[in-house]
Amino acid sequence: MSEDLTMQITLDGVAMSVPAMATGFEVFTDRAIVAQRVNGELRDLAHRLASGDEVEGVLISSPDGLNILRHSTAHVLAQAVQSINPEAKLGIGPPITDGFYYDFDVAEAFTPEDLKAISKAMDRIIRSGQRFVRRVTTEADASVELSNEPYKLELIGLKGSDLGEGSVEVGAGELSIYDNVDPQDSSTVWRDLCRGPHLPNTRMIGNGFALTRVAAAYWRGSEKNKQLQRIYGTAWPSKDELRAYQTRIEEAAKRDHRRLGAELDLFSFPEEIGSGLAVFHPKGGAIRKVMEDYSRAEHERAGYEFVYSPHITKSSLFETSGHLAWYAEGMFPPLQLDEERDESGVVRKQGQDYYLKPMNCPFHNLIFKSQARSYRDLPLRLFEFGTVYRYEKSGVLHGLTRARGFTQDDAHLYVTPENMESELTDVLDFVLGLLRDYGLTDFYLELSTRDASNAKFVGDDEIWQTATETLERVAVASGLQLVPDPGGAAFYGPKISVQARDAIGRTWQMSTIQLDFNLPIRFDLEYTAADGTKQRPVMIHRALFGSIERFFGVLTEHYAGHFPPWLAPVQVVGIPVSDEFSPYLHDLAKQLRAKGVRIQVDDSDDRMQKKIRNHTLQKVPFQLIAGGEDRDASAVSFRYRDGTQDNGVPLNEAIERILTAIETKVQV
RNA sequence: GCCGACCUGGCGCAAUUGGCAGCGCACCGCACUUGUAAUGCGGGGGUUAGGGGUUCAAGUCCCCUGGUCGGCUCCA
Repeated sequence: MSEDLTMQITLDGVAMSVPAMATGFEVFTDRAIVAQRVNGELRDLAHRLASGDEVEGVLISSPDGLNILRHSTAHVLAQAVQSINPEAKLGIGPPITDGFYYDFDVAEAFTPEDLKAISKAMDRIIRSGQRFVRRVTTEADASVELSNEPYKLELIGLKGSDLGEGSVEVGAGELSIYDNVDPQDSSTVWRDLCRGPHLPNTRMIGNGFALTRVAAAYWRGSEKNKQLQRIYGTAWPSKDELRAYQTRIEEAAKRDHRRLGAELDLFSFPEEIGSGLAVFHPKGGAIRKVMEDYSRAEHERAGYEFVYSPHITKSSLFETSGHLAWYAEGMFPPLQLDEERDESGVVRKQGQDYYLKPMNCPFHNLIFKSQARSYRDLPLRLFEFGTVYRYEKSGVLHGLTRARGFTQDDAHLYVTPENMESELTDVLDFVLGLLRDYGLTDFYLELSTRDASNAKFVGDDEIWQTATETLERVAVASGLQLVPDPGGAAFYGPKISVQARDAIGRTWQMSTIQLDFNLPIRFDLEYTAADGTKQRPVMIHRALFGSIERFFGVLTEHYAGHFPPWLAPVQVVGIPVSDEFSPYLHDLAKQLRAKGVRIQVDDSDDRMQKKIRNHTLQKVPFQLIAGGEDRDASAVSFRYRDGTQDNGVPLNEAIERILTAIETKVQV
């Protein structure tokens, strides 16, 4: 065996000898391997290996493999679009979670019919088995070749600048173009500026893809740029996996709080009131009341004092706080009171602007300032369910999770620098404990810090550093995963936010704990220290739910409407086998109601089966069925939401079981 | 805010090329009195989101406003 004909590589950690000049095609026999990782870099299978390379196969089902599949599918989409409309100009087309998109500059927006035609054209391209062939080019050559693609030219011009690591078109290294080569006559039928890698062949995309929707998106993500038409798609290694994904999406849609809100009669957004403004119906109100009552009780135990403040205020308050200077466009326009003059033109009453409050903190600051404060008063913890109004752009509204009017479970803690750390520790502990009580148990923390090079942040370096270090210590001490968010701090101070994962793994930003060095200055807050000097308190803003509405929406989706008994609007429903047994259940209901249980007896004309169906659909935790057998035994039969039953449970035991479930906040 | 799609009894949907607004559930009434996911019969309910226009004729075509949905941008 000649030295020239073989070379040594390391394949999946094992040294081996392969033919000199071998590519991934020779090294990997498994057809599920669609690319290779060579010395840490993702490469096409066609990439020629060199002696000493460390090589790993990339399975199509691996995260990298799925990205490659999706990115290749995006190329096929773009080719299909241009085959139908040669005038379409290409934007970018990266893989994203579960799929891909491609942006196009076209004269007319795509219609659902277009999507069908494009999808068919993609099928043809996929079946024709085009090869993806990488070709290295230069900026000059690429500029000529892509002279018809203005957006690609712009990307070439930006190469190496601010595109960042995420770009799939151009990277820091060499510039490359991928040709789609027809296997019949080896002609290049399409090309795209791209870093790659790609599947060897379009055929590998198979039938596990689908185009999902069309939307507009600003070129390079800036509102100032032109809007392009974006086509979204999803792609999977097989049709079965595609179907599984589609089923997952449907299941997620079923727990959409907007849908459940209507189905379970929890809340609505009447058009007559206005966009983003909800009303809670009795059942939604019952849940919300429990949430609020429990929250109040816990805050009371934790040493918070309850305050109330009005919904509107004169503009001067928000001038002091700075909101009008910075966030006026996020606020509803003012109620303008005209000035009044008497006959001689003398101002009798000055004109005045009143604003709906977008935040509660300025009001709480005024409460702090209402008297001279001593260090002995601190920490002062002011809590309010404060309803605020923010003029969210119409396009961002989303049910209860993004509304224009909502109620924050807001508190402001005024602390001395000395007790900042212990107070933060207590707050984080309190927040996490309360979230757990509501059934969210899987958290991580995000620490948002200052970008020192950005001048927007107020306060001196020393206090920022102390505060950031304190927050970090507190976060680390919690034992939770801590994700840094550099530059994500508010201009007035760093913050910790609690991210919670719900039942289907989505993460929601829940509570935030923010330090504020700015408002105490703007409001000239001070307290008298032990040595008699005036000192500036540190202010901590914190909300657990963020907003009650939003938390309500998150919980609805987390539980998919199957609220645990303590939160369920109707906790128990009594279903008599026939009318004869209604009084028996009403008697039981009376006892439970006396214990504060939300129970109804369904003595409607419907037959039992129908009632069971109705209350199951309404997701009532406990259905108590009673007929002759139960009454004779002084018992009742349980039916749970999942259809399981427990018949002949003695009455006192039944009562105990229900009360315990409510008391312990368990799910059933 | 931008782009696109959409808005028909409380809810989910139907209505040919512009040609009598309909169905299911829910609701009301009557009968039935039933053991674990829809009993039967009968009845009421819509100015087709609101306004304007084209037309002999508009749910359907055009314009404006409001609202919803999907994205983009934004989210103190």
